[in-house]
Amino acid sequence: MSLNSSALTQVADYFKVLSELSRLQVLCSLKTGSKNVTEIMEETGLGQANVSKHLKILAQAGIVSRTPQGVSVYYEIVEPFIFDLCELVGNRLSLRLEEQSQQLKQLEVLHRSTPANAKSTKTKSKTYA
Amino acid sequence: MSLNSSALTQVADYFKVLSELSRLQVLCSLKTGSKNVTEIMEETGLGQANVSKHLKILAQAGIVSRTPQGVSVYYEIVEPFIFDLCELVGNRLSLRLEEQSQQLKQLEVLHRSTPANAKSTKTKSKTYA
DNA sequence: ACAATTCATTGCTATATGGTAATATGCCGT
DNA sequence: ACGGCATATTACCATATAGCAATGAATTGT
Repeated sequence: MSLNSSALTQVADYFKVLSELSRLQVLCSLKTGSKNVTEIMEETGLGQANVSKHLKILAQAGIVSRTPQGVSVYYEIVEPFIFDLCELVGNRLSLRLEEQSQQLKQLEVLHRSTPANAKSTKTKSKTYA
Repeated sequence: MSLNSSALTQVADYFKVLSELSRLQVLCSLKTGSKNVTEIMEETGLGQANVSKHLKILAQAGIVSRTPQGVSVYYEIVEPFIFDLCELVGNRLSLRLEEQSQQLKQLEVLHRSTPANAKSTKTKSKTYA
């Protein structure tokens, strides 16, 4: 049977909110505390309309809160939880990179007999591309 | 200064892979173990080309492994890690729902004086939409 | 060798969405 | 009331991609 689709959809939507570089940048700029739109623009380098749009999406997702204050509007992270998520993924990715470089080293050791790869340990970190 | 953008991009890309309902369904169908494409199609109800495409994306993201076996190809989850991620998000979402229903209850209590909301506790779980 | 099966790929359409310029809205000081 | 600033919204374009039908490629059984 197909897994509980409505819950999965919500999870997918949540990931979708976090799947845009610009939105992650906005979130990172809010990591140090509440900021208004102009400050976010300056810190991220994104356009004003763009920032507003992303903030709206983040607010609708319940990730940031919106508090107008005079002529400007301050946004703040409601769920520090998301940084844990990002960190988890980041750790995973860097771990994977490590494993890959390990495997490459082992390959080099195995192929040390071939003359073309004689200066083995010199070409290590760039070889994965 | 703008946060380390290349790492953020990778995190965003990883989230993007997990931000599609179909792909999450595919992953869920693989939760019980290695399966070939036809089995995944049957369990998810997705079309063949579609499943193949999603599996390719998942494989490129390093989330599933691909092992041809005779005429069919078996896929398997490499990073059970992703289920932790999904569960974390799911927990967060349901927690949020709980909080919302709590707040609604409190609102009902506060407004108990208004005659229109007299039969308060009757309309509870559907009211959030 | 041939037919059948399984999977991958390609070409296509429809849709979603990020970015931006222009405009609208709301708030403040004068 | 008016002008200026901060934010939101709209309209638009460009791009990305999910889904599907059709085709291609590889493998197995007869």
